[in-house]
Amino acid sequence: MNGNNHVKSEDALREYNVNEFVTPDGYTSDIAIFTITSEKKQEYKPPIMELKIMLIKRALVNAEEKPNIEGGKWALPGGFVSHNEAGGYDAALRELAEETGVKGLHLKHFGVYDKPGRDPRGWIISNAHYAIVPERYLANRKAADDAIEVELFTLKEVFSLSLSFDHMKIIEDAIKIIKRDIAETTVAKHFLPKEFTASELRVLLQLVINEPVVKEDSAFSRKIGKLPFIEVVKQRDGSLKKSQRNSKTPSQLYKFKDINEEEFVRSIYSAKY
Amino acid sequence: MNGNNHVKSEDALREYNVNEFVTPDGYTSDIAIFTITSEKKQEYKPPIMELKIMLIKRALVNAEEKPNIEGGKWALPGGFVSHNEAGGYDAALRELAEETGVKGLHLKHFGVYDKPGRDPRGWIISNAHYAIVPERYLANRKAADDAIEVELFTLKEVFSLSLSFDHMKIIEDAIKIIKRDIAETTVAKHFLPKEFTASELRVLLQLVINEPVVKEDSAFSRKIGKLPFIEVVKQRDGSLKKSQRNSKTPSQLYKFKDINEEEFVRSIYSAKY
DNA sequence: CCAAAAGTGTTGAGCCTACACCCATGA
DNA sequence: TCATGGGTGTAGGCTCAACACTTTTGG
Repeated sequence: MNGNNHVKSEDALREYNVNEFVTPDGYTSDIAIFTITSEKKQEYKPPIMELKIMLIKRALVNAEEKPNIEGGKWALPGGFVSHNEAGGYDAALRELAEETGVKGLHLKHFGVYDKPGRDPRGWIISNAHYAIVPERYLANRKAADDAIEVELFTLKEVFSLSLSFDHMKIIEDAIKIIKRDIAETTVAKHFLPKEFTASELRVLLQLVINEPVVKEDSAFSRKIGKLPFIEVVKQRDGSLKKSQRNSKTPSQLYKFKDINEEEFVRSIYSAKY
Repeated sequence: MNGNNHVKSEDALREYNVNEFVTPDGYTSDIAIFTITSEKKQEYKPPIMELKIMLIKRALVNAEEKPNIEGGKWALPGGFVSHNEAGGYDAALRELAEETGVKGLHLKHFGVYDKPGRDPRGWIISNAHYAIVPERYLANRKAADDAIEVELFTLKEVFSLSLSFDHMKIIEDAIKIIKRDIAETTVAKHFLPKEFTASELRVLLQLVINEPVVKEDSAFSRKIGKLPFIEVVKQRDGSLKKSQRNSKTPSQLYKFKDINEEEFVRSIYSAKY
């Protein structure tokens, strides 16, 4: 399976022979890029939002004019981890920056796909990530070398496509995880502008989480200001900052507090039911 | 970096050459095995519990009598994913069964460690998992081929050891994750017998989560029965099943309901604060 | 002044905390 | 009967759901 002989010599251990164990044939990072398209139907109306995922169409031939693996199918953006990168997350960051032209976007690793046979080229291991990218950054997207087309699909649309490799399974998992994360963590903030109105957050949550987890009532606007991870935005002079972008009535702007998500533990045993 | 030529031929794509990209030198699965030692000081007293992690001491020489990499240091149990396994999780399951002699234990993947340089032998990728193993299964533990010693360490002790590779970092991450999981999911059940008393669960939670997340009061025994994922244990005839193992007064036994953890979403937006 | 979104007032229900107290049992 | 862990009774407080209602504003 392997003819590799690359050994870093270290003190007495230089006898080690890498031949002794099996090695993968490749190591890649794939990214499920989510965005929410936000369409303003009219002035003074909350926007119509839709959750979409960005896919690329794999080229029919590669750079050397040879037939490309899984060419012509839609796939998650991604690629091989190159040797000068500090691992799969780094590679995913680079891919994400290449696809969107923007750095510093939200990216999270959520799984490893390593079943032999998932890629016809050999035993290729994929690190799966999801990214949240505000719609405006996808405007200036550009196709990478081996991609010929880029497109946003609704979740419904994506399930009717024929995807490359095991990307359908990866996307299914990504959707589950992003839904859970939006409900249970504050990642929703990456879909929203820094300062947002109660209705914007409410529409987003109802879009992603169907359940009656979010009260549709006016109760939400009353509760949002009391949530421990959200605060009202004030102006310099201390007065409340409001916006009229969704209604004639000025509505309060909120923002997510700068908290350490890691330390924000909500025990199921002390929760109130 | 690579001399590999293993290509699965597939329809028109047989021209593909694996040489074109960089491959890892190895793919391993490591497991942080947690257990809670439960010492009964006296009859009719709740046990004294302590959270521990199982480590192995790497042999000084390997099977071929050559000096072993990182020999003599404590390390997480684990090993290379072999070619007939369906990926890293499978390999971890095998390792866990080998270390404990028991199958079907709780095992969860929580991260990938793939920074070049983390292993002196080359670019070796590790899938990190944590396992929860009831203490009794660690009694009949046996050292694997390349291990000479097995020992349980308290979390305090482990931080004063010199560990192999980046295992200290992996363990730190594992501890964070298992603490969060115990607070936010029902994995605590894997530390407990199927039927447990309120005090057993309370001691466990207080052991792992220091915060005042769990009220020390008698309030806990009142609340536990109302938690949506726990139910009281009844006897055949419908009467409540009680135990006297921790006190002279018979105390109620509880068990975790069989729920789908995945679908048990607790939105931070609808939570009560 | 109308329409529409934002937000307030109010009431009753349910859960939580705290504290005091009772219960069951082996020694 | 005592010591001890387990469990109950109750009052006050807080949050929440629900419903009706008011406010703000551009057109």
